[in-house]
Amino acid sequence: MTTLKDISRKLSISVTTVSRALNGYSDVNEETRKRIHQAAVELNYRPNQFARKLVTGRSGLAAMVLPDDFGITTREIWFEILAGLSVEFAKHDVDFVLKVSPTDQIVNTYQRLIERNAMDGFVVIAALPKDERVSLLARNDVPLVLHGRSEQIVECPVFDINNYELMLQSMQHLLELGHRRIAFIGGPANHGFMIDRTRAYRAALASGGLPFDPDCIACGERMTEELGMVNSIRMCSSGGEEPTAFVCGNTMIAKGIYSAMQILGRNIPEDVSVVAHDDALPEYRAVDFRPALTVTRAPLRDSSRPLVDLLVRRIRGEPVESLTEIQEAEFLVRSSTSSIESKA
Amino acid sequence: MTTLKDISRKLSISVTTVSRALNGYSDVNEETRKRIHQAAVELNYRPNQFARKLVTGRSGLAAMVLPDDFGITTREIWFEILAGLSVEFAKHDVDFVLKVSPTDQIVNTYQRLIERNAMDGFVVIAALPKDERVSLLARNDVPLVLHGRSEQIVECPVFDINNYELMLQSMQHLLELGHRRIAFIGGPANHGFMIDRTRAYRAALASGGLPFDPDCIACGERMTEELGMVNSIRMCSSGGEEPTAFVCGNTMIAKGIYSAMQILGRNIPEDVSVVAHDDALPEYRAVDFRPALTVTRAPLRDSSRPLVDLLVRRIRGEPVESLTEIQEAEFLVRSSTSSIESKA
DNA sequence: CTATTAATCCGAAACGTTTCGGATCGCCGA
DNA sequence: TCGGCGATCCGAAACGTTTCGGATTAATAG
Repeated sequence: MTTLKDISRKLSISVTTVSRALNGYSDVNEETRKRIHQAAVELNYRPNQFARKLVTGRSGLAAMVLPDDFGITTREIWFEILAGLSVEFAKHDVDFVLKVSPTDQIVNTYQRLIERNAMDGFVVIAALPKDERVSLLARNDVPLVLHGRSEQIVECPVFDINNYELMLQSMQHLLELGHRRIAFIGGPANHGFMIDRTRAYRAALASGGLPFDPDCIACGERMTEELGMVNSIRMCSSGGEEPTAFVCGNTMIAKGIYSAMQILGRNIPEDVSVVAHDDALPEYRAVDFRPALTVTRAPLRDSSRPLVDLLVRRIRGEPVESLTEIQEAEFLVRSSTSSIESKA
Repeated sequence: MTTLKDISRKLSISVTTVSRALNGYSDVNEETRKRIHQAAVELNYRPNQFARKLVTGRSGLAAMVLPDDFGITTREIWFEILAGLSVEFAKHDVDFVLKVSPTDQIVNTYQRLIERNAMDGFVVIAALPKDERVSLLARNDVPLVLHGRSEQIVECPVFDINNYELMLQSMQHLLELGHRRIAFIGGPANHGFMIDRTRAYRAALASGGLPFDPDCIACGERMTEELGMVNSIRMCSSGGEEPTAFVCGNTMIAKGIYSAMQILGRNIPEDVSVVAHDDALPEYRAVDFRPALTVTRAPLRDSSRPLVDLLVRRIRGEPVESLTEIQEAEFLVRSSTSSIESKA
């Protein structure tokens, strides 16, 4: 392992100057800087991040804490997120550490991590409106980036997709096609994204002059095929008026609805239209649905870069006000939606 | 953040003694040790792992490098492994860092990590018989633990399940039931576990006086439902003699075979018997198969603890000879296998 | 010719540990 | 009385950086 001292010795230049040259300070002659850089690559110099941490306070480590029951979503999706974060952090030379913790000990885990003071920052996914993790981190002045807006007044970078807008788009599309009874099968009711979508759902209904019917909305902790299947079957066989269209929180739910409709002998899109939000999971490709699924699309993979960027900039000390990014979803009309007239 | 110096000041005891007390050295009076411990908890002292790394060389960081195309297996399974490792490492106070890298750059990624000298060790999963990652790490004296035996002569801790034995058990079970044409649908041919199982497969055939037929064995890079489906269909409709039993590399493959048999109108176990190796993935519970699947069982989750134990002990300097652990699989006969007589 | 300034460079301290090599003191046996 | 020993303790150096506060030199301004 070669150190600054090695370069210093080899070139008969002080350690101070070597350090300043490598860190791009302006008070070092351009020519000596060149020599230093060259020596650094010759000796294959790699700065010791631990020594650096000791004096700068930054370790080059960022973490994410996951519950061991996987919370709202599935293993595939968590993995997708983790993989994305890992490669993005790597671009900034930060190592990504993964902590998995029993669900009821998440806060303790954060507490210990904060006390150890080893992480430069955290990424927090699926923030609740009042989120203990977030307030704990904020209270201790630990940088964090939020995926999903939180109601809390907390000064931290936020990345989110425009959940309100994407739901509005889906609903307008269906309303324009003439649908009058539209169901929404979403996710966990207490999460920010679900709150936004529900608000948009009701706003769209209102703008179409339609009543809000609690029987037409379904929530659930885990946004899986099963959730879509059981709720769509329930809605279609409760004896009440059946929905002619479904809006789904993700494509897994849509897949469940497809299965349910097949069981019930309904055709998509002739009998019922289906729209979903598409996080672009490789396992559930909306274009491969039969019929191909109409979606609002915002690939999960695309969220890694902004998340990491925001966190890194926060760690570097940029003012929080500039660190918000809201992404619009793409609206892709395919074959799973059709005008209500064609039902006849 | 409280430091040794803070405790030292508060108690008017030298930093040296505080350090030695906290680290359990014997040359400190029992009573002062008590006072020091007490002060430590009062001040909520947490040793600074970076300062420590500087002098001891150990950072409390361990890593795993994954290919971004997920290699032999699926996202769920990788996640299962990652989660297990994370919680086990945490028990030893080591942080688990996840590196995802383009497949063709895996070795470069290792190279850089080694140069930075920040990780105490690595866990390497699914070792190939000649594995460049393994030789690179070994050559640089970086501790690693292997999941899956490697042919290379390399001094490192190894954890594995007894692949030879579990295949032998499955085969003996089928042979005792009278099966004479037994197919094996496995995994990637070049991996250690597959080599062992294939050897056992052929040995079992030989011991039963049966010929080895290349048409009855199928390999594939990814051990998915699809692999099971297409290969079992091929074997059953090639015109040659059909297998009366299948041995599967995992339960996903078995699931594929179940679907295939349904399509072909074959009944399990009346027409064909199925045995699988079961890594105990929550998504593919062998007991929930209809009929319930006969398996050799060795839960993936159970491998995390031995893996990190072995690595941690290696890092602590235990001699490598003592660091090998081979786990036997459990054999669970359920309803997917039956005597060949019942076929008539 | 001198005072000022800009351009370069550097010594030393600091970050928080661990550890080497003693130092101190009381006690025991010779 | 003295050498030695065991039990406790501690000073100082070291790990590899960064950074504060100058120092040196040469060019420039007055």
